[in-house]
Amino acid sequence: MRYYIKMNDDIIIWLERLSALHKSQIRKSAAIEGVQLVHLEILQYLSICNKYSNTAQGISEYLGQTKSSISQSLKFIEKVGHIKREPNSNDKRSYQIFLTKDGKECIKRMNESSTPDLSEVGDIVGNIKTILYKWQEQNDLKGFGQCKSCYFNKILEKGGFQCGLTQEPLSETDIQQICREYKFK
Amino acid sequence: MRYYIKMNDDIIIWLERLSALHKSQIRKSAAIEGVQLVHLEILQYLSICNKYSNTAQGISEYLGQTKSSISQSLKFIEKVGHIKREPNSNDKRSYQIFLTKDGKECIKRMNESSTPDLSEVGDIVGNIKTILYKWQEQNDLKGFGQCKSCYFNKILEKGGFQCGLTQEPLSETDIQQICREYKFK
DNA sequence: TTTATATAGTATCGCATCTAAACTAACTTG
DNA sequence: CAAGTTAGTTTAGATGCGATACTATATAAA
Repeated sequence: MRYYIKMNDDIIIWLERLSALHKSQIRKSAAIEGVQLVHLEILQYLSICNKYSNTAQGISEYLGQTKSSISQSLKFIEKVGHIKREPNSNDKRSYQIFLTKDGKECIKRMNESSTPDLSEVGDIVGNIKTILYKWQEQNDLKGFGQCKSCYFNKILEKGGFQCGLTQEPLSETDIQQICREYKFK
Repeated sequence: MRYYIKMNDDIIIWLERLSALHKSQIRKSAAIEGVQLVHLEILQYLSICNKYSNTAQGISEYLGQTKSSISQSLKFIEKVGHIKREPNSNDKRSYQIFLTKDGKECIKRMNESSTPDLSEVGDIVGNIKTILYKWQEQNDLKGFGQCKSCYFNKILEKGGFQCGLTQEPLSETDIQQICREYKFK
């Protein structure tokens, strides 16, 4: 007995292939860099997340792995020299994690070797975002997203932006990054 | 020093989030089913691949993991009862792998719990395929794809389809599945 | 036919990830 | 100040993973 594949299922097939391919690519880069898959996934996350999201807990939520697992991975990539930690001034239990020069170079090599060149962009991004938000929403997951499309992000009259949650000012660069506290508007 | 994020990089951010989310979802389902992440990935692949692709080697290429690793995983999910193997009549070294009733139910549960409902489809599928093919192409990877859009697939005058590689007739259902030998046209 | 080479899959080993559970420390709430 | 929550670590056991070496079959070249 075969499966009857519905229209909507087509999307899933391609999404799953996309994910498998992505994972496969990262794994390849990891082998070249002499680290494990998860280590590069962490570095990649750190390269795009904002200052409210670069914690062990944030990584755990993003990657869907337990804190304990992430904790061990962080220990390793810190020893190797890809990241450095700095105590969080607001919360003594917590610390922020940053990529070192070494870690940034590592991610740069990875991106160069595995990023598709998509010249004619069109509304691909919009479509992907649609999929993503629906998926996150329906599964009651932490909704990571870019500040620039976040409910809390305010555009200031005098120029620049402000986060409605923390009241902190945000730069043009800041709002490109993704945040743990993202809320769909 | 922050990163300057280019236009094209936006796509990558969303793609990577999509992949992370997908992985995270599968991991959750795996925990519920009492198996490992990779086991569900294998079952999922088997549920969409065609009869030329349901081998250990095919799984290895799709998931980007070594044969030895896949071999061990297969041993486990066979023991658990999710798959069964049948010798390949053409090649005595090889065998085909099929989902058992049990395995199909497992995948069904997984899909139901983690598939986004995308009513307004639009050309999302087309966009995702574009990304996928470019990505695979540029990285010289085995290009998994559906027979219906494959270079080798022929539409017969008397109805139905035929694979130009194996010369075998293909049904409407067959051409929905993905194949190891897929070639972009 | 013989030889060489490639391919499909397995077995074993050591390392590294992963989760669960128990833990410390700090923050928050009543 | 007591109770509950949250951030992160540690340990232990199970298991994935790649490397290597292996068997068996298929294919190509001599």
